[in-house]
Amino acid sequence: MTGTRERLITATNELFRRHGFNGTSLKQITTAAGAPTGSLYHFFPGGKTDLAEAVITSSGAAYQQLFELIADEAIGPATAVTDFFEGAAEVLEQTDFIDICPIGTVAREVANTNDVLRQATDRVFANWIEAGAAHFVSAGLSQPDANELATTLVAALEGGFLLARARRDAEPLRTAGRHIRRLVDATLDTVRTT
Amino acid sequence: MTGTRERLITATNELFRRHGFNGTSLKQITTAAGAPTGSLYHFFPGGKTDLAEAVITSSGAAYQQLFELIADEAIGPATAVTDFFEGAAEVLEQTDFIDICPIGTVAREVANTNDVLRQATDRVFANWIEAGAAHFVSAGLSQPDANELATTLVAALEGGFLLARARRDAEPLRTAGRHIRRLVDATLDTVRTT
DNA sequence: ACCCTACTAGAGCGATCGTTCTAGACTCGA
DNA sequence: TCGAGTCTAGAACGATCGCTCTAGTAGGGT
Repeated sequence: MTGTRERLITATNELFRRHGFNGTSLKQITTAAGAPTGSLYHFFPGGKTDLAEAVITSSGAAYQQLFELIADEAIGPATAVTDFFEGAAEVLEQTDFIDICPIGTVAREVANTNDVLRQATDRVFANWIEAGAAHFVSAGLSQPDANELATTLVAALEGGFLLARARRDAEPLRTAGRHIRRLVDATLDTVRTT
Repeated sequence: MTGTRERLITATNELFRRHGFNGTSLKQITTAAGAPTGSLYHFFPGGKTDLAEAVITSSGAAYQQLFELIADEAIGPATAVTDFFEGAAEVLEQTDFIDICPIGTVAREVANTNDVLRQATDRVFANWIEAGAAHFVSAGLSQPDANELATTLVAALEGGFLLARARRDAEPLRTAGRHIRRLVDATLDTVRTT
């Protein structure tokens, strides 16, 4: 039996994927985690916001780690992009199109109502972009170009999740991945010939 | 005084932009619209889902009309893309980063819990992609290429909204717009030289 | 004059929301 | 053995949720 704190975060993470922030109740969370309300408020005195912040931060770090793993195994940044989008598409199909990324859903729900969570989602996205940009820089891109490319990559990824889930078809995600790959290839070519 | 039905849809649209589907209550809606609960259930017998479906459909049609307007005024599909993203970025800045598109937010919230609304969001996205693809086809692209390009465009647009709102900075949206433009240009060049 | 339909108006339903609170169980150093 | 701190357990709170229901008003057709 893992710690109660971890169980609460894991359960909340999974519920957020299906129902989002406002669609998930603390009752659902405590039931799924097998933890009483008292424990929830013991580990997360700030209540639902506090717990959600922990979920966003830990989930963001986990995806970043996954991306680094895939990027390290790939031949170059271009194939890393394809691998990452392809992997996401497969997970989506295998899980009956349950949201892969709870952060994107929560981000749009709370951006205008809960500034603590808005900032938490912002930090996660900024970290992802920074991590992606670092790989592009080491492939020869300038820092500004790398940042912009990574920004569009994350945007296309999150937008791809949106379309794929609405359609219940992972194809939009693969399509976006292919286009981002073309964009990466084209930008790297520019550098090589200069 | 416009009709009650329209006022309900307008009020719900604006509330969805700020708080999403689950974050908006019927009490907020009836208060904002100045309409009693009885009227809401008169015009939308299916309740919240019924009303939300109308909001999604009408809002989706409105954005499509806006896109057609911009596309018609633009010189070609590439500038149309830039104009559209730039226009969205400006609106976002002027409205203190309130969500421009309630559909994207609702789509991720309900994709796994409310199939009626999931299908409504899917129809809207499909229409947008079809409309965008039509312009690319008349610029010379094949139908499959045009569909894929329009898919990535919508994905980058919705993902751009996500990043821009989280960061409270419209720059990610402009960046995504610039990259999509490059993608459109590159794809059109391929056609011209073949 | 009448009625019928369309719509307004909001009290009230049971259920559930996020949160607070008290009480008990377990661990471990003193 | 004791007390302090950590964590479990869940009853209970007021507020609010989506929705149902009854009653009343407005206006056009006959």
